[in-house]
Amino acid sequence: MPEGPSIVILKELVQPFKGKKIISVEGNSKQDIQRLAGQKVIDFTSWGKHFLICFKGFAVRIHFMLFGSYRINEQKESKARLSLQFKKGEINFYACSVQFVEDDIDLVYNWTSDVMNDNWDATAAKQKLIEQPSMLACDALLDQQIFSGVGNIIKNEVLFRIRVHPESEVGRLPIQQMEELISEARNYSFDFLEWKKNYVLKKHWLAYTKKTCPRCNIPLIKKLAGKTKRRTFFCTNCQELYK
DNA sequence: CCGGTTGTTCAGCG
DNA sequence: GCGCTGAACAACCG
Repeated sequence: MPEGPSIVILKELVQPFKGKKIISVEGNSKQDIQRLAGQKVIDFTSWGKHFLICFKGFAVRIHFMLFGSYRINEQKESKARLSLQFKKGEINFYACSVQFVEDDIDLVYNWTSDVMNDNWDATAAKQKLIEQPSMLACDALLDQQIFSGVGNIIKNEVLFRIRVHPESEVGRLPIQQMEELISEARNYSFDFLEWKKNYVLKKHWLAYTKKTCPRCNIPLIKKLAGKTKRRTFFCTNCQELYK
């Protein structure tokens, strides 16, 4: 559930509730969720992995972390963290982080760093990479201030696609590879979106969870790489290490 | 049944 | 104050 493209799918699914009034609220969130009762949803939007429900003067931020999930017009067995009931239908969130954003979201969020956003700015991402040359490519892709919305699957697939070793230092990347890393972070995210919508995402994984390299058939390395120590799959033959 | 994880924050320590 | 580590959270899959 948690990577950026999955949040975009959710945003599309809840569009019928835009402009609608919340009749009642339930859930085991520790936040004061009852303040949402009677409120009208002005908009649903997102920044990276943050799903945002906008109201007059504030917003609700849902973060699904690793285990979060949702149901629209149906319920799970387990107790919802937040359940929004409308005259016609309901939206239920489970095992997620719920927070209120009291400030104007245009001030809180930098839309240019969201790889799925129309305002995505590749040049800004490049500048951030250049400013942190010793950062490893596998960590850079997971940095939400640079590539908001990119998660561990996208990280692995982007690096495999562009043939860059995950432990390469971004400052050592030839400019062409750096630009490819940036453009593919966005491109792959949109491929992810389409594949996920069509329930064929896993089928398209080339490196993530794979045992052998689909290009040269040698075993892939599986390692907890970088400062982020996340599962990383790579081929030492066709992914070049720049350091 | 157990181990592992599409993620993030924070306390504690050196 | 810093960076690093581990815990916490908590659900599902193989």
